[in-house]
Amino acid sequence: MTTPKPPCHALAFKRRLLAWFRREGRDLPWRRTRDPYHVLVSEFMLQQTQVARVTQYYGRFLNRYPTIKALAKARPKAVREAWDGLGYYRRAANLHSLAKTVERDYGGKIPTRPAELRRLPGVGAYTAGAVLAFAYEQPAAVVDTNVERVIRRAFHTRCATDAAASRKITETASALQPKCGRTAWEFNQALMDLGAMICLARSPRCLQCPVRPVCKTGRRTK
DNA sequence: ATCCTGGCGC
DNA sequence: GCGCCAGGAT
Repeated sequence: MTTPKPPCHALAFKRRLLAWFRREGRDLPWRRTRDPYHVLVSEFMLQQTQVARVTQYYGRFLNRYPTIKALAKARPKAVREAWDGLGYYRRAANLHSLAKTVERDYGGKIPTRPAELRRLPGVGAYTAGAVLAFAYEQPAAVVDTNVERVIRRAFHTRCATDAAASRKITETASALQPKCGRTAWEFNQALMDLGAMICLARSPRCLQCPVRPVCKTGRRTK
């Protein structure tokens, strides 16, 4: 039951979103790599910190720990120092523990199976999806609160924000996935950028939105 | 379904 | 200071 039918306007939505992303999408350091460890580091940082700040600390951290093996061998105090300035130090400890687990149990290779990813410390549904989509280029839904808002406004305008609604939205995000992995990577990054740049929580910029003509919400806005 | 966490905006 | 947010955990 992994492929429900795409909602109407799905094709137009994807075409418009991808075209916009190829023009306007942000060029971020962690989008220039497919190294699963590097992607994971960026996602752990992004869980708690805005993009502008992560761009500074991401490079610094990877300079110190360029590989998962290097991180696995590090002393806890050093890892904590490499994380300095980002806060939420529990996540640094989780990342460190994750590195040791992956070294010991998976020969240093970050797993590709969702169930295995989810067992790693600090990895929930969101981060597992991000690794699959952004490192392994798989058509996996990556639904953070920004993306959830985009999908809700575009396709589910009259549904609420409770847990059941979230499930529905994740289903829609899955159904929308392009089959081609490379395109799925772009599509998921594009959803992120739309949520961060246009489909803002408080005041969406519908007039600048590339999918407005096919959006259940924006279509009506003036 | 509900709780927990901790930095940040108000 | 207090409550919010955004994820993970249980």
